[in-house]
Amino acid sequence: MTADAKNKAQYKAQAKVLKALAHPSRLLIVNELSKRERCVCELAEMVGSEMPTVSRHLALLREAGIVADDKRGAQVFYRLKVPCVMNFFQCIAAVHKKNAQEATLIMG
Amino acid sequence: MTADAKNKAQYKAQAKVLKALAHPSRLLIVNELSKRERCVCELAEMVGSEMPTVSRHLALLREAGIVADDKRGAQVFYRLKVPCVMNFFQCIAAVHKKNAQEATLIMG
DNA sequence: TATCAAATTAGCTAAACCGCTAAATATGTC
DNA sequence: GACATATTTAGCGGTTTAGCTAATTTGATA
Repeated sequence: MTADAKNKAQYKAQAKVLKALAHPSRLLIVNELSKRERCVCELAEMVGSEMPTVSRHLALLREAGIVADDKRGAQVFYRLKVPCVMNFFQCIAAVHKKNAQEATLIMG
Repeated sequence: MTADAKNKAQYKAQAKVLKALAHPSRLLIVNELSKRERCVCELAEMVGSEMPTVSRHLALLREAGIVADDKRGAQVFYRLKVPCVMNFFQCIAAVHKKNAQEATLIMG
């Protein structure tokens, strides 16, 4: 494989992870799972969407390798597998801070 | 505004930033811009897509507040506004490392 | 076994995304 | 002014995403 193709594949893989995170409901889920594990029904309640919808969000996060699931009885508990994604929030906050600063500068 | 609505808006804003990053071509662009500023035509060459396509990718990144543009003559130069996004890659690599480890464990 | 609850899967529609080509806009040069 | 280059905007087709409801699967319980 050429270095170019290798990089392209790498970017694609990275994009998949970011894409999995790039949804308001999934961010809420990840944030909750950073505190403690939760079953699907609890997360559905928190998100405020139907369970099938949340189940699909979780499947996406699982496929991306961000969360792991653990079936116990009739319930499936999800947990955050890669806590470092929580660091993203700080950087993203910086993005908005910078934008707000500029807006202030422009407005006077 | 309720705390709930506030959080919801926050998640939406964060999702927008992540979504802007969640594309192979845009990751390549961000990576290049982390080294130095580049005009659209240079980036189009690197990405290997048509200029209009790359221009739209850049517009998306600009709207998300990740890059800034600077018109000089007939050319428009883009630069990375928030270098901390580069830290994401390390974490994403950890995601894949963890997945690979598990695959190895399962395979024996 | 019959039934209930939790979760996933399937199937549908509406909306968003991505790449292209063509057209419009803006700048520099002859 | 005419023309070439750099960039953006518009518009089109194909693909993906997101939510819902309905149906299916799985485990617990009467």
